[in-house]
Amino acid sequence: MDTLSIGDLSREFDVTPRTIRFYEDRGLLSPTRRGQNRVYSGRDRIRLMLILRGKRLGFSISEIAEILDLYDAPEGEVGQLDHFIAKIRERRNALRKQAEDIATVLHELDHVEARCIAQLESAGLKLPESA
Amino acid sequence: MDTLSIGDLSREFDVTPRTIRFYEDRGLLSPTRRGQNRVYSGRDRIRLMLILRGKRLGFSISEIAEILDLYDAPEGEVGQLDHFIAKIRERRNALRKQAEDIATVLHELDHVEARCIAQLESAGLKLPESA
DNA sequence: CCTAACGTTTACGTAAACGTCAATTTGTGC
DNA sequence: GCACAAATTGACGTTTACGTAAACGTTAGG
Repeated sequence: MDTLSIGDLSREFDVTPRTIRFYEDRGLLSPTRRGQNRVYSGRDRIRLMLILRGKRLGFSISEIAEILDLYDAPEGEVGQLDHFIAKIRERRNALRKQAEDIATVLHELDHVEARCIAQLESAGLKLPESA
Repeated sequence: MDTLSIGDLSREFDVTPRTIRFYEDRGLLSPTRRGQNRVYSGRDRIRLMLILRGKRLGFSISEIAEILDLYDAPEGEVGQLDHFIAKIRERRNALRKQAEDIATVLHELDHVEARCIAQLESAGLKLPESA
């Protein structure tokens, strides 16, 4: 079957079951049950992937909840859709800002590293006996 | 003078003085004193900018501390420098991963938005009387 | 001289995001 | 059919990153 247990997800994504239940508690996941046990579908698995990606990007649980809403809210009235598109654009702007920040830091790290390497080389030339 | 008060920084970056003092408590800033009052230099200001950028990227205070260390640790033995360069590369890899994640989400948002717009248009065609 | 604005320390409070038991139940292999 | 692994629900604990309030010092203006 393509249904997963909480342990399956736990192992696959290296998070504890507690964490997965916590996400459910906060409304990010809603697995079905077989008796008392949680049963996760492929869609749940995808959502968990998205949640963890959101975490890597530094988003809070509630922000991630909003982002997840952006993925699977296709139906709705025209007004709702307008509002929805506006939220997509907000989120996109925030992400672009983040991408800028990252690009900046990456360039800065290049400079820092270059200075270090230069220093290593000069040290290598000035202290050949330490080799 | 080009020295700044805590209130100056607070207003410029829209953070509370409490937050700035907290960063000092965690070792991220070390302003001088004029009597009892904190006096911030241009360098402190830059560091605060870097701290806030780190926050936007979702880094913890201690991670940000490490990143700040990367900026101004030029001197050191060869072994230290090697280790230092290794940390720079770690950080760079993490940032690249983040950039990938962002690119992925941006593309996904494009698709979601396109679907929404398509739905809006079909709604516009199917319900011309609601205009 | 009074008070306002700004700054200080100390300290307790809090929301988020889980960790960590404990007690219990539920399937699964032999 | 029994042990053992895996899952469940509480419930309390913990860390991070500040908020908030109290109590006080220090200039600047009217």
